[in-house]
Parts: sequence; C-alpha cells; structure tokens
Amino acid sequence: MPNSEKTEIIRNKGLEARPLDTFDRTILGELAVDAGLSYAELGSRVGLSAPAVHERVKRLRATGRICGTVAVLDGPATGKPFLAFVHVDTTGGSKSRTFRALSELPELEEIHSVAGDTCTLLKVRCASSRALEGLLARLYAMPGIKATRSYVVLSTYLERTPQAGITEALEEPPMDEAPR
Amino acid sequence: MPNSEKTEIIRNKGLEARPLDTFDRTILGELAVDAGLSYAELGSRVGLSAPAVHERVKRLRATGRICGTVAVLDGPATGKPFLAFVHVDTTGGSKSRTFRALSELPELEEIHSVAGDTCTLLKVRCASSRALEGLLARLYAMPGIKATRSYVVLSTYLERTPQAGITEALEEPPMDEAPR
DNA sequence: GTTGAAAAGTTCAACAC
DNA sequence: GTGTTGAACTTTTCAAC
Repeated sequence: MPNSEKTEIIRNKGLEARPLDTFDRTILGELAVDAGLSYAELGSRVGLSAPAVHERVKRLRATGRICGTVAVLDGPATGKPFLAFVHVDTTGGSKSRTFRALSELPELEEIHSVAGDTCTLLKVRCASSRALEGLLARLYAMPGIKATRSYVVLSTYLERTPQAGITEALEEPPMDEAPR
Repeated sequence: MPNSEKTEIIRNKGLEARPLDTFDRTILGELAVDAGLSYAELGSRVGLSAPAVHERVKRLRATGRICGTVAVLDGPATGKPFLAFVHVDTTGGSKSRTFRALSELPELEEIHSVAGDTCTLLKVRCASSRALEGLLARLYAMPGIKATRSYVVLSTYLERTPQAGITEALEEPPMDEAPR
C-alpha cells in the first residue's frame, strides 16, 4: 500500500470521472477489505503490474472514489465496548449548528439526517452506559432537541468499511425550517 | 502505511494486554484518521523515532487493538449513493443462521442485535431505493422476519472509522430461543 | 500497461538509557 | 526493557519503451 503518497493528493473532483471498469472495481473491493496490501500483491490479485495498479489507485484517489485509508480499531480492546444508536427528534430550529456541535463529541461516530419517524440518527461508541447517559444529558442541553430513543447494541455480527458518503458541510442545509 | 507487515500477524489475544499509555493512544488516534502515514511522520507527531512507533504499532496489531487498515470509499462516487438503516423485528427462531445469510449480502454494511423496540438493526448501502426494495424482499423471504422499518438517510453529516467491536461469530448465540 | 532502475520507506541489528 | 541511530532490504515510483 501506498506510502505517504505525496503525489497529486489534490481533489480533482470532476476531472476524468470515467465510469470505473472491472479492474477499478476489483481494486476498490480489495482495498476496502485490506488497504495494507503491497502494489505487487494487489497487482497480482487484479491481474496487473505494480506500476499499473499504482496508477489506477492514484486516479481513484484523485477522483475521490477513495477518500483515505484508516486503521480499524477494536472498540472493546480500546476502552469503548459500548455501542448504541440514538434516534433524535428535533424541533424546527437550525440543524447545522447542532450538527456541528455534535461532531465535536468524540463519542459520536455517525450523524445522519433521515426520513421516517425520527429526524436524526446517531451512532455512539463509548466506555459505558454511564457515558451514554452523559452524552444524552449534553444532547438535551442543546436547543431544539425534543426527544431521543436509544438502541443499545447487544452484539455486532457485521461491521464493514463505511463508504463515507460525507455531505460537504453546508453552511445552512436545505429545508432547515419546515413550511407551516 | 506499514508495508506487507509479514511480521507477527498472529492474534496473540491475551498476550501482554497492558493498559495503553499516552503514546499508544496518540498513535491509535492518528492511525484511525489516516493509516497512510509513514512511520517517520507518525513518529514525529507522537514524539518517537520511526522504529519505536513501528514496534508500538506491531504490538497494537498483535494484541488486537488495531484490527486492520481499510480504504474508505466514497459511496456516491462508487455507485452506491443510497444509505438506509433498517429495523428488523424477528420472531423466536435461530438468529445466527439468519445473520450468516445476511452477512453474504454485499449491500449490508452492519448487522447489530439491539435492545429497544426492535430486535435487529441493519445498515444498508446500495445503488437506489429500488435496490433497497429488492433487499427488503429478500429479507421477508427469510424465515422469522416479522416486520421492518426503514430509515432512509437524507444526508450524512459525520461518518468516522468504525471501531469494529466485532463479536466472534458464535455457532449459536446466547438466548436464541426466548423463554416463555 | 510493462519493464527496469532511482528514491523512499520499512525493518533489522547493535548500542544507549 | 524501551528508545535511538545507522544500515540492509523491500516497496513505491519514475522514466523509457
């Protein structure tokens, strides 16, 4: 896998957004499971030489298909054995401020705006149920938080790479205030 | 950034489970954000030499704190712009079979057993709402699936590394059959 | 996209704290 | 025992084909 990869890390968003062939897809699949592969190994799995896959990977990075590479930590082994999903009902107000404030909390792993019988969905990983209690207290201290429902994870059977479809943090998201 | 890291990849689970000092915690924090750092760079951020951090990282891997390194893909850019969370209500039956079958579906990113007004929580990433429809159809074809409630993600404001607290796939999980 | 060679990074060994 | 320095080895990465 790529060392510091100082070459062309610029996010050339539109640049060459061509449709992804089978090679690209295989490369993405392999790297999503293990980004620690050498280009030689990756090449042999894909059926290409090392410089060729390297070129591909460089393009996939440059065009934003690959957002980055991260280490996957083991929650329990790193002192965060407690996982929960929290549904949050918010009233009218400005969400973006709230979301930005929420992002600062290290316990929060995901924040989504959803359609359904709740407004916002949170993924929380922390040390204990007490820590969740503290987080909920901080939530209720924020303006516009109406109610929460927590789903405490009993066991995790699958947890794969998040494919980070991160919405570029807008200053004020559309539909902040509901029409009456 | 470690290359193939052929050295001691054996999961020495209990071996030297000492409490993680500040160096370790900083290393984990940095690698959770960017696993593509060189050991030299990581070392300078942490205040250690390259061989020293390498030794630490090797230990963190060996003791299971670091499960692996993965590439983070951009959902929309890789043809999967549609994200949803699905609550699944199951009846008595054997869950482990169902979970194993579910794990095979590539659209599924997470499967958790939770406490609350539902049994199972799914994270699904796919190409479109039609694809979700197809997935739900396959769900309902499985035995023991009583009902589902889907929460379609409108926008994602935060999505960090999953710290994979993966439960070792048990042959038959505890409490498969509820006492009456 | 491939081959062969320069540059960079990882990793080992011997030493110092 | 854990960290540092300097050197061997592997991998990335460039250039020419």
